[in-house]
Amino acid sequence: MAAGKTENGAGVSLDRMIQPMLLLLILKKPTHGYELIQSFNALHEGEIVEPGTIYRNLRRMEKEGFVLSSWEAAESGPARRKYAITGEGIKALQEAMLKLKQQKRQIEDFLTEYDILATRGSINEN
Amino acid sequence: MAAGKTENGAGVSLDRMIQPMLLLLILKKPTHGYELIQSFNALHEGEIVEPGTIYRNLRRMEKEGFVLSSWEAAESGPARRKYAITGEGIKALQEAMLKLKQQKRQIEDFLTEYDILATRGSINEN
DNA sequence: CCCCCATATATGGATATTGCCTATATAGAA
DNA sequence: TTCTATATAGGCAATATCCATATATGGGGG
Repeated sequence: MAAGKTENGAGVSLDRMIQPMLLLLILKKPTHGYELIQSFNALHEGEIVEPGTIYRNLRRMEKEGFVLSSWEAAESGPARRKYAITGEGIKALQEAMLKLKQQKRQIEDFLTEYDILATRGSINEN
Repeated sequence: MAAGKTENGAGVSLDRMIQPMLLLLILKKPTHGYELIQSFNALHEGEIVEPGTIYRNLRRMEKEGFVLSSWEAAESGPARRKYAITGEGIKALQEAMLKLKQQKRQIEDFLTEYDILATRGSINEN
């Protein structure tokens, strides 16, 4: 797949969903990368996302103007970079939602095609 | 940019669905690459898939044991490599379907989350 | 005081995948 | 002969993720 691992051979995991998912979380509550990682992994049990992937996507989205960051002191531990979504980011999120709806439809159509064949028994002769 | 296009920033087009889609088409009717390209593009109007991508995935799937090919003379024009699915290929297809179902659910959950926010009006203040 | 751990951010290298371009080859039509 | 349709395939550039690693702050235990 686009990179690394992808040995799966089928499907997308959450791959390209990461950016819109991050945007939605930030829209709900502006916060920093470390907390986003935790929210992410709490929300999708079993599916762990690499911290590097989160931080890289946050930096990238700031370059693209979808989010803005500002340093913030923590009560304890190192400073955090707090992210907030921009108007551009909201637009990007809306467009992403439309694409995801299309993808959902594509997957549904494909699943339907498969189920028709499976019902006819073309598949279960092992 | 070149590969993966992905300038979209959100979404996967048909990306990782290519292999299972090819397997399903071959399962329905063993055939050669050129016809698969046409079936593919006829089925998904507007979404054109690169011939190179199809041929590459077919060669790769043969290496992995999901399909078997044999040369066949055409009535006119160059010889064709006809593909048939194997038992391994059917298993791989079944696993891919399970993953796609999971992905569909993930997308649905995400869309629902978004819609809740949109309904509350957190998004349409432009 | 020093070491370890949790918190917090970030980058480099390896690997994988795809789009675009190009190369090869056969055979019928103009 | 040249053009087009059929048919397969590889090189290159771009991109994305994973894995490992680097850096840094501050609290607790010894």
